[in-house]
Amino acid sequence: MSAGKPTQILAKRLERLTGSEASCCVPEYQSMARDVRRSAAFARSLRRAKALADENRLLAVALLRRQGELCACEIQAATGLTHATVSHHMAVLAEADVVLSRREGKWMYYRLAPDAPPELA
Amino acid sequence: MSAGKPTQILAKRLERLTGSEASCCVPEYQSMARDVRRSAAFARSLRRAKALADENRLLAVALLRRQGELCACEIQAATGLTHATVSHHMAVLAEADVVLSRREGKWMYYRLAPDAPPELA
DNA sequence: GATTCGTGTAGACCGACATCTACATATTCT
DNA sequence: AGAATATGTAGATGTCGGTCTACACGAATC
Repeated sequence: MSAGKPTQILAKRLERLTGSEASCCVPEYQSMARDVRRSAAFARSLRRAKALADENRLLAVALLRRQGELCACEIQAATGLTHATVSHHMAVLAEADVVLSRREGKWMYYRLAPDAPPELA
Repeated sequence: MSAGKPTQILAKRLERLTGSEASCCVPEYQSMARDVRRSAAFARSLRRAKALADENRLLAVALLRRQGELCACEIQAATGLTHATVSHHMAVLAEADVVLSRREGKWMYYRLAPDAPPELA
């Protein structure tokens, strides 16, 4: 087949890919990447994704979505982890604004933040 | 203040927390957790969250959302990584159904999947 | 066909993080 | 006050994964 349209795209690429090394060029992409990395929205999204990227934390979020509110000991029973690990995980989720915490005497209650990620979990 | 409503909640909790050890009880939570862990939706969400939980991968997604489509060498230029690392990252994103890939001669083009996570990136 | 270029794959290295065992703190009950 | 319970904190350890170098493969060019 004739290389009709593709060549136009390739030619455009090759204009910018002047050198032999791929990383030598396209400074516009580097500046765009820098801007994205610096933005607050990017940092927030990254923190959220990291918070949800653990099986036990995602499980806690899923249970909270079903039950509405759970205390730390219930999450511990559900996950089968030690209380120390649960405390650590919930702190990560709270830091990422995924869950909110409420203290009531000895008990610590957790619930989903109002703007928690809609995507299942 | 009198402990009016809180005590009701606490009593309910204590009914289930029969033993001294926290992990000895509440089998209902354990079975619920087991069901969640086994569900396909949970596995899918976990894979997606893990795919987005890396700074460079999230950056690639953000750039794709702005530019529409990028070739591997452009992503390499933007991130400053080696081509091997870029290839690895894009494979992870594709495996999680976050991006789609298209081959055109030597070039590999990536774009966001139609049902990519709406949350920024 | 030989060479160059863009990309994928394999294996190794190393830093980040999930997890645990103590210990510490706060709260409730006797 | 003292004991028991629920949770947080600190430090140590083991594993996962991000990154690199080196090699392999397909495509385009001479």
